[in-house]
Amino acid sequence: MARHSCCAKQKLRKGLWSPEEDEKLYNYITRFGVGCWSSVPKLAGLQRCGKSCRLRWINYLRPDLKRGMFSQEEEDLIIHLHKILGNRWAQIASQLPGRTDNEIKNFWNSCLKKKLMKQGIDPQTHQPIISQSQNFGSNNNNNNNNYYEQQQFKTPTITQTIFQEVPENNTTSPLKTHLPFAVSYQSLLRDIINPNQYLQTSMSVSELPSLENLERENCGILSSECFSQSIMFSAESKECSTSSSNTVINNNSSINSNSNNIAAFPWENSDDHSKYELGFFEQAGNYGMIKIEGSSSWGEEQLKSISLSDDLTAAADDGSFDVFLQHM
DNA sequence: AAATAGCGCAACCGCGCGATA
DNA sequence: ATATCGCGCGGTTGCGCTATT
Repeated sequence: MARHSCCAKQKLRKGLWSPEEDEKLYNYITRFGVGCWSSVPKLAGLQRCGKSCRLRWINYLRPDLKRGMFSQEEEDLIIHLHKILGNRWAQIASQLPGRTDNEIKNFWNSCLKKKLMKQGIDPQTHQPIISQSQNFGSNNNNNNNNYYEQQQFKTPTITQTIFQEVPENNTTSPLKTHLPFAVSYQSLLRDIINPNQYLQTSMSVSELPSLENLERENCGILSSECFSQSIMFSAESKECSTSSSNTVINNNSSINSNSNNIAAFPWENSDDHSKYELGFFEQAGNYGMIKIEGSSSWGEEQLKSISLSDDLTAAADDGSFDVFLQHM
């Protein structure tokens, strides 16, 4: 059943907002806060629908908006996040403080897409456009303007693991309850690494780091300077064959595209890979930690302590997944 | 100077989802 | 169990500015 437009039923204003309307909305929200948007227009004295008010506030009036040109760091981050998340603008925007999903979407469509295409990169797949890249020919080979060439040292690379095979009688697996996280990490790797390579990957446990807990208050969003930790992952797929090659993502070469170590995690429900949480890597003592920005899909208890070693130790026994944290 | 093409951006639209009656 | 409502999201549209002819 087609729904009527929220503005069509009543005689509500549409189009550009006047300064007076902005003022009314701004004054109302700053005074009473964001609550039920459908009641905002009436209470603020506006001839608009709630949806329109919400959009105007989020995209324009919010005081924490950054505005202005995107920095090179922001640009790199958007490209990297888009590679992982696709057109999930809201998720991408959540990692760029002061930027809105609409702003990023517009920036992508008007600038970044063209920039990548100019460099012979398909903006949807982030893979080189083979036929076109040949056409770009000598220009492309000789210049260093290609984002992926510039970022070469930062893009995910897969090398042979240094880890040993797990002894058959390994019984270390204290935390089965964290399995959902392990499943998430497994999915993370599948999405970030070349999927085919992932499925051929088997892994082993050589060492299980001691467990460390982080307090909830330490799990907030961190400044970019914090994320220079080197983290090594090693993954095993249940459905894989008996291949014994191991995989390491070395975060020195890195999952991320700039100084923020950011990774995407499919939601806890491992069947649904269409929704992601974004997490940060950080060093904690001798071990790396993953910190997840809190949101609805992560319970308070889960946020209190998300330790790679905990979660993945749990998965080790299950035979599905392991992560190793590199000592610095 | 006028016409028009191109571009960036703000805002709208329709859909899906979760909450609630 | 179903209908309705509100919200959030991604896609799309169209306005206004600037560059080009």
